[in-house]
Amino acid sequence: MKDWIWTRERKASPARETLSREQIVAAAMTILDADGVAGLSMRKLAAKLDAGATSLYWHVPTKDDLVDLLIDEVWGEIDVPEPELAGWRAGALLFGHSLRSAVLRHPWLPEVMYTRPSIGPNAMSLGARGLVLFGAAGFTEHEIDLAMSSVMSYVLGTVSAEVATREMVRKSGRSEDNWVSQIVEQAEAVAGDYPEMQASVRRRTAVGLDAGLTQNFVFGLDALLDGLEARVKR
Amino acid sequence: MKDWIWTRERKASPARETLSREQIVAAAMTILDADGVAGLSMRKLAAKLDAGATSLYWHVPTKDDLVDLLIDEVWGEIDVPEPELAGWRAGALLFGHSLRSAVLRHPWLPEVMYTRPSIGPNAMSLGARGLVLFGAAGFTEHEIDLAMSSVMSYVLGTVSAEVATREMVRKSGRSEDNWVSQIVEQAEAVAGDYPEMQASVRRRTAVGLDAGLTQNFVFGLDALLDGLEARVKR
DNA sequence: GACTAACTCGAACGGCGTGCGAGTCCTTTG
DNA sequence: CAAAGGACTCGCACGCCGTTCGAGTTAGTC
Repeated sequence: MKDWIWTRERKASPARETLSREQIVAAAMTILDADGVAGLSMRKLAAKLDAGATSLYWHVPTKDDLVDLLIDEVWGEIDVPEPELAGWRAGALLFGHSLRSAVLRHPWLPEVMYTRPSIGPNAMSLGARGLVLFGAAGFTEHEIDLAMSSVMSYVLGTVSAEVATREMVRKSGRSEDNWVSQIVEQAEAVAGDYPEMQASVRRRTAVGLDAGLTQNFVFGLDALLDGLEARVKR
Repeated sequence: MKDWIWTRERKASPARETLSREQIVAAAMTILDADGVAGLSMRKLAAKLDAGATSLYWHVPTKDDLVDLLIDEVWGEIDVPEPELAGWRAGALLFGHSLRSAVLRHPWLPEVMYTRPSIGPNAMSLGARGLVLFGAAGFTEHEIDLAMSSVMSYVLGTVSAEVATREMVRKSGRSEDNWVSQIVEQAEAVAGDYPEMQASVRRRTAVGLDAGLTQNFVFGLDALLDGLEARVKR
């Protein structure tokens, strides 16, 4: 059945619905969280929004810029306690855990985070609140910056490695236990010459994947905070 | 001038020259170091080797596998002192600096490092030597793993952020001083609402880019090692 | 009813990783 | 010496990508 121009009905709805940057960012976030950076393409994103691929370019200059927006979105999810509530040390601990869980929620972050500087509004706000928190510890002005960026770098470094491990498990499609036993086997094959490594892998996987990774994270964070605290007391 | 088949001279050289995996890896390394991940394509790599693009696939299964080889190549550049030479703490410090400078030499590493696990031969050897070093500190078996991976994560996290900063300067095409003053300005524009951040940026850039980044790195590493040392003495 | 600004989108460009199959060379075997 | 076969190269083509361009549609204003 052909539809002529004159039989075609008029658009009933008067108000035109329009794409918005927020909408695009939200849709991109769900794709990214589900499929990673490799799974995000402008065409796919547009399809999810029932739009033409090139329509996106009216709202966002470039894919890279879109990713910048998404990164800053993540920074907005992190909370930094005010030092009055529980003191500096407890606050820093909470901050670290909040940062970690945000990255675990958005495992694509490490892949893109290090290729560009973070100067979005949420990043700025995060930094400012961090300075307040670490300022309450009693560091000199100069040390405030150093201490805060040490903690951030430790957390991001650790959790980036953690994400790599978790993604490897996820992509293998196996259960955790299954994967663990397999990776032990594989590591032993590759590292047959390094018995220390074999033992290390086995030790690491003994407590279970999740617990092991958490323990790993906490251990180093505690040590770092100990070291920082010692500096402030001096 | 046409060249007939019968006037064409025979190949003088008897032994055929052939691509090799080592050759490919080496060429890819120079491209990567110079132009980053975005600058490496199979066609460009092949051109550099005067070969057809698809010839590479006889020697290397996939571009991702090639990158894996390159990552492991970097792990091979890092040295881990034996603890007998200077003790644990000094060894860990040297290890950290060696790791840092390797990443600075290959600034593309953070972009790809976190997307895959490192189980190549050099990674294994690095891990094994690390375990020896940290084993000499007096940790329990379990703590050896935790301590070593804390240090690695801290170093990689810090230097990844450092690389992002340095690349930003490099790509801006400006001199360091020029860039610094510009970024201060820009940060103040973006973060006008956050006077603490303005002050922080100015403080960080006061000592010069290179010195500031090094100081940042050393400060956190020292603190972390302090914290670890305290654990071992307990 | 004409004009304009806001917004959409199909076609096309150049580049990408890679599978395929034909082609070339060198060595081995008879 | 010829034939066979493995080692290696590579042009073509496919389907995907980010992005540009210019033409199109719509909603609101005079």
